[in-house]
Amino acid sequence: MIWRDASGRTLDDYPRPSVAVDVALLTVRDGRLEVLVHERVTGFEAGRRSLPGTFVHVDELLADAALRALHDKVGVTGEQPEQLGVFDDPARDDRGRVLSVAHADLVPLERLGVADTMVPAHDPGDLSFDHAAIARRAVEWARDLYRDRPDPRGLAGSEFTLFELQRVHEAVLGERLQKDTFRRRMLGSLRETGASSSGSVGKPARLFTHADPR
Amino acid sequence: MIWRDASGRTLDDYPRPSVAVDVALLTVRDGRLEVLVHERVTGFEAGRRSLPGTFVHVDELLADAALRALHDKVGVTGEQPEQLGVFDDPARDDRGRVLSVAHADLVPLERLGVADTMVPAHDPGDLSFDHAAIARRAVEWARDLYRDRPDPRGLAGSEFTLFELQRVHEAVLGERLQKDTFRRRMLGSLRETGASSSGSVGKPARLFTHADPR
DNA sequence: GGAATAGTGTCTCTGAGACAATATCTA
DNA sequence: TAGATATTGTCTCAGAGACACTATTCC
Repeated sequence: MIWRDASGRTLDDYPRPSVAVDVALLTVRDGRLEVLVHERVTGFEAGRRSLPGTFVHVDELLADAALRALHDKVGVTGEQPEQLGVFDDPARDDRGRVLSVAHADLVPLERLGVADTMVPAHDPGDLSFDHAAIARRAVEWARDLYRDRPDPRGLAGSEFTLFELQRVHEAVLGERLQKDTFRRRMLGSLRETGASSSGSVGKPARLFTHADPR
Repeated sequence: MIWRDASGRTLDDYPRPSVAVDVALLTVRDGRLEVLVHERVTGFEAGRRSLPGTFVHVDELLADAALRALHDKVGVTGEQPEQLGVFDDPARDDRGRVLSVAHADLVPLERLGVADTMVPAHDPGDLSFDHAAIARRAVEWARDLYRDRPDPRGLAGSEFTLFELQRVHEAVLGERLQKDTFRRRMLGSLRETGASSSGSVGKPARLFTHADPR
């Protein structure tokens, strides 16, 4: 049973914008946040780099569309895409009126393939559409996510030393941290495994996991 | 010149969701945040209360659609609608697949008419669609907006005593504040006008304005 | 003077930040 | 033992929070 308004029209009878999702998939590499881009080989905007994106299907959840874009465009399995907001500049897409629901995701480097192209997320260079702005917004999102939590996206693995965790935070936040302050701030939400790191010079560091499930 | 893809189709040839905006217009009344609702008299969902909303036109900015919804549905001039996020539950609208870009706005009570219906924003009662969830999200938005700023939306007017400002904050945040702490936290971003309040018993209070333009 | 409200002094507690001392490993 | 890294003690500073005292008005 299809709904019709007072003039007998359905929703489909009205002109309306297209809806896309674009995903800034972040990871930590070389001590900083980088974002996954791909180069369009054929068709619209061929030769330029862009974030993976796709049009949203009818009846599809936005988060599912974001995961589908990651899978189909760059062959990566996402983790948990989160909405950043809708980018609605009327001139953002030359093909027509396209709203983009920007998403961000953050995964360990191991989830990506060797062939994937990563660029610095805060300064991604020339990208199609408004994708550079989306990447920068994703950086803010990641920083808010990590500021008061040990490792919500598991970038440090299941067991880690405090120094390894500090390196992760420094990469995400983009600034150096003081080791003693960092340590005291994190300790409350970590649990000691009892094991220690080994193999390097110096005093072995204790290994930790998350106190709660995550 | 209309863009066509490899199979000769335009964007309009693909099925896609409709896009709506819904606006939680907040104000402070009776010492708390309230949200503007209206009752649908005819057509879909007649008899139930909902937030003002409308379908987004092609080429229309989302913020403009939000202002248009406020103007056309409830006759109120909005201030500065801000995006809360996209609500995308496939079952949220029985008419078909409709994404709602939720917006929040916050204006002084004087902007509203006497006939407008306001309900407590954190507990708005039965509303159509997912509008109760949008209203609650708007409350969080307003609280974040006011937590570290004196009066970003001018709820206290252009000149105010510290106690009047405190009442505004208590209404927005939903909790009582300590006057001396509040005072010291705010003073840095306020400027004394030199004038004092008068007319009531007790020591007259100094009047303040915002130090920067806003 | 007394009631009422405005404004301030001060103490405590907490956490960030910084510095440096101590502990424990490898080579 | 020397070098390297991990871990902790402690001092300072700033701000939140709480309490109570002082100040200034109206009646």
